[in-house]
Amino acid sequence: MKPGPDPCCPPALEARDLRPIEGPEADDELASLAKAVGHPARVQILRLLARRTACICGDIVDELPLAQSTVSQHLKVLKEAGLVRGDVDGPRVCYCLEPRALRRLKALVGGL
Amino acid sequence: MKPGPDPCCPPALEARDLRPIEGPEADDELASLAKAVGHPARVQILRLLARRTACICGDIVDELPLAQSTVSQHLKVLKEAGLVRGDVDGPRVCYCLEPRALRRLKALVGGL
DNA sequence: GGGTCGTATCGGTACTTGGCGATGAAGCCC
DNA sequence: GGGCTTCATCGCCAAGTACCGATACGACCC
Repeated sequence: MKPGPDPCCPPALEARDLRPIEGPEADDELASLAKAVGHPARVQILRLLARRTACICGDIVDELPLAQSTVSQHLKVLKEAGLVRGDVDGPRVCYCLEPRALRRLKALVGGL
Repeated sequence: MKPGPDPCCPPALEARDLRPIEGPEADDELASLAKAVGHPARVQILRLLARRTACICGDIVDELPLAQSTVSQHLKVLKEAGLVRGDVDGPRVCYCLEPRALRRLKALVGGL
């Protein structure tokens, strides 16, 4: 039972900072995060989500010169990497950044 | 004419900081840098080069569980992304990090 | 010159990625 | 219910990536 109209993006849940910034696991983690960022369209999506402070739904499609199915694929990649979360809000889906993952990425890159 | 035995890694040459951290070009730049980092073996190589403060040659091959040709391929990717430089030192090649590119990557990721 | 060592490149194979249109599934509204 | 919207998923294809062994190149040493 939802109490109000509160659209999406509840406070983040897990604590995944605190993990080591070096070592084999960190290497793999950095590689998979970087891989997710390693496409211009996905960078654009991340920037878009960051600009509209909170989350927006798939009018991301309108902003990119790509078919809806392609954008959906990119969102899936970002979601699987943990960089983005998609909350179902009625018929539409509300995507937003996962700040922890972003912080983690920055920490890992900073550790290079 | 080289004056001395000075192995490699002369002072970095170009100034490629100062470029914008947002916008279409920055997006592409971030994407291509991230793509280069987006593989565990390449992360390991970067870490290796960072650890041995300066440059080392292809005993990187000894450190990785990969064939020599594969490592050479990864080095090529990193070199093309500008993250690494390879200076020929007699019969061997001396790789080292390109600190500017690394700084650039950190700045771009930080701008997310 | 002829080895030999260290790298790069080539060729091949298996897999992944990026793109699209078409189709499905889930939720709304009338 | 029927129809609409919104998004995910399913082929499908072309292109790219990862890996390897084999081969070629270049620089040294004898």
